[in-house]
Amino acid sequence: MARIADEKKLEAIKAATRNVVVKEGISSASISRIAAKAGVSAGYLYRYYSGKRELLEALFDESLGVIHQLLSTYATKKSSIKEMVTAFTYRIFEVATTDIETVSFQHRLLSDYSFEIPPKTLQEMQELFQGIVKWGHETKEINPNITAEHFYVIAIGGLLEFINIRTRGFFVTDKFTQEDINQQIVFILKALK
Amino acid sequence: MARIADEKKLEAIKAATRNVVVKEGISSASISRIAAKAGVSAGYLYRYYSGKRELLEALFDESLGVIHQLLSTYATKKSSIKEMVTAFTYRIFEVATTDIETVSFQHRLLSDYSFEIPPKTLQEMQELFQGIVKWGHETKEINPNITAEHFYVIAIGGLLEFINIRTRGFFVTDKFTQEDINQQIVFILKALK
Amino acid sequence: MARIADEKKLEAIKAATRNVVVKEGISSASISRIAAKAGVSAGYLYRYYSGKRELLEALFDESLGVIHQLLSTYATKKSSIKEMVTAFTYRIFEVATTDIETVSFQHRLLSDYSFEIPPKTLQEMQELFQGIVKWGHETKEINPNITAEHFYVIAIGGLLEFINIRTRGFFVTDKFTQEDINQQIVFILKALK
Amino acid sequence: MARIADEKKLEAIKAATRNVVVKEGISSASISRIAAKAGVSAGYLYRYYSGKRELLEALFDESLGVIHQLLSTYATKKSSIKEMVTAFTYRIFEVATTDIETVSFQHRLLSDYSFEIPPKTLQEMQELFQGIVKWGHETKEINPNITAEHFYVIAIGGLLEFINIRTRGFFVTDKFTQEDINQQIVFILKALK
DNA sequence: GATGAATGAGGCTTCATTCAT
DNA sequence: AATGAATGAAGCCTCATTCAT
Repeated sequence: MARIADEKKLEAIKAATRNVVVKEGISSASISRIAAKAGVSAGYLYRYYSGKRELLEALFDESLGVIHQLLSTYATKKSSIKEMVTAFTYRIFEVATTDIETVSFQHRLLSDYSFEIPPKTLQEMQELFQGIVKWGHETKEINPNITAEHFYVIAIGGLLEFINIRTRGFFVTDKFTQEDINQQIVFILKALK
Repeated sequence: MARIADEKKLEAIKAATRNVVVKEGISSASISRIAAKAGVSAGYLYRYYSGKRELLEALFDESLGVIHQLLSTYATKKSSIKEMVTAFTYRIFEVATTDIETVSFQHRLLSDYSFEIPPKTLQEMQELFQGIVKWGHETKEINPNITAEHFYVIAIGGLLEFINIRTRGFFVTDKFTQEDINQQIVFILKALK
Repeated sequence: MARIADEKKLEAIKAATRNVVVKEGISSASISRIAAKAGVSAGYLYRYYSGKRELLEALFDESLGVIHQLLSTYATKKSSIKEMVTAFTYRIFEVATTDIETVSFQHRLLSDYSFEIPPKTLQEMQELFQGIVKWGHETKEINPNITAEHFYVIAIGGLLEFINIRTRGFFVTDKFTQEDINQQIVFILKALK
Repeated sequence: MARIADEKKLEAIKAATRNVVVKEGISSASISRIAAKAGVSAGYLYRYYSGKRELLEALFDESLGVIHQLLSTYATKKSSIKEMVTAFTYRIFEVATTDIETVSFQHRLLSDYSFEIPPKTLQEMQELFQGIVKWGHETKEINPNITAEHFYVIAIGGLLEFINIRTRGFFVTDKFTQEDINQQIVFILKALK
């Protein structure tokens, strides 16, 4: 019983953290505002995380995990790089549309140099990308010159960057359209080939 | 006499700011640490800038100004998008090699949500990119589907992101090679076509 | 339990504020010295007041409220200006004897240019004085030439000024005597007539 | 030659100090703004005064000296308390009209408890007031109950307080009128009798 | 003599973190 | 278990004061 209440509170804390971080920025987001938004006391947070930094790192890692999970699922289920990229990109835009906070949160932490990706997570990501690229090399869908690093920059970095730029309204303030998604997929596939 | 000392200190402040911002992130970067790194007292900063925000904005404008300057120069001097992209990319890698902090700083500010790009700067960039894209449409070097927004994400965002990823050693810890540069140029041109 | 401690601390903060403001002046009074005097940490003050300005305004309003309250009560209960002035003056001296800081604090804020009286408070005082003066005009106890402004200067300003001068020992360092009180009442009534 | 330039600068410093203090308040008035207003460098001030505090104290003392001077002149030249009070009050209002800063400056420092009147000045004032009161007692123009302390509160304190209240626009925002002056003289004489 | 560059103490305020309840 | 009162370090900024020029 208590477990379930705890789970709910923890989930509320995570959601509140993403929300407040996206709204106020990493260092302006205060524990007390996060706690208030989550409906728990500030002290309660320390039951799960030893501090603000750890809270953010844990969420960041979780976020990366989601990407890893998605890609690796699609890599297994889909029969070509094209299909995988398409499914993945669609999914990311879907999340960006319904829950921009999750994507923004990820992009924020990813581009904040003071947040290191935990070694284990990093290694998993590297292995995943290497696997994908190797697969792409075999099916000739990915140019032999392209490495895991390139794949990351093109397929993940570029995508998040586009979403970021659009969200901040640098050039355009519209919502994402079908056209936008297709365009991104085209870019990615073009760049990979 | 005083002038020279002033110039040197101002330069030290700018360098320290770039350094600390790159290392700690925009909002974690504190005036006192910047001043310490620059070898001046905290109060001294206020002789040049009226506050933290102004310091960052000024440096950012200066930074973006370099990119703007480069691109607009190459856009004028070169006779094709290809040549322009090539020259620009070479130049950026050159800067990244000799003075990585300048490039990292740019990437930081461009991707940090807590920093609002000064409207005037933003507009200038928009106009520049629109001009380039229009040119590319006319010469058929840039696909009609591609907008200024896409151009930015591909040619600036992607480039800086690659440099960022490499610098942080996510996948590889090597220096930039001739191969890396060429690869980036190929990506950009592929994506634009 | 917590409530009682809170009340005590809040009271200590108020007393410390009055004390420090009286001793150092409004703008020299620092939050850190007030907090130290109150025996709490500087940050703790912000639990009750959102800043230095608000702290002072709240205390000032409270202070002026006492004067307003007194005068308006006596204006209602007493049957002549003379009785009202007498009762009020006695009361103020009584407070000055038992708790000089409260009176000094009032004098401070009323005569300190750096402090803006909150508009609402000011208006209430104006209305009260206008009412009293009107009443006095009707009963012929107050000369028709006398306005609310004069009344304030004579009955409040002069009184507080006397207490101030005595307290600072400019001429005399004695305590207040019955004689002093009567003398002030005489002055006020003479000046009003 | 140098002497004259010095004198002018010193005078400029004093005027600037009064001006800035009245405009910004005692502790907000900064040496650098005072110096700028006076057209000298900040460091130059320290040639005459050992610090901000001393500068203010000296000017304060000088201010009091002017009052002392005025009153003592009128006390000698005029043949009754009434004439003296009248002349003095007119003069103060005159100054308040042409150069409100001087009067406001005086009132500010006088009501700032952190500024002590220098013992010597204090004693001179006391003696002056005692002399005047004694004189008034003899001519029966001043009630025997009235002491030097009362005289100060009534004739100086009340006057400055009125000017202060009017200047700050508590009740009225008009300029001073002939009527105002006469009214104050009446109050003073009534209260003294 | 005069300047103003430079410092550093101190002011206000916010907040992560601790701990008594 | 949960809270939130309380602290104190740290952030930004201003300014009196000093001193090399």
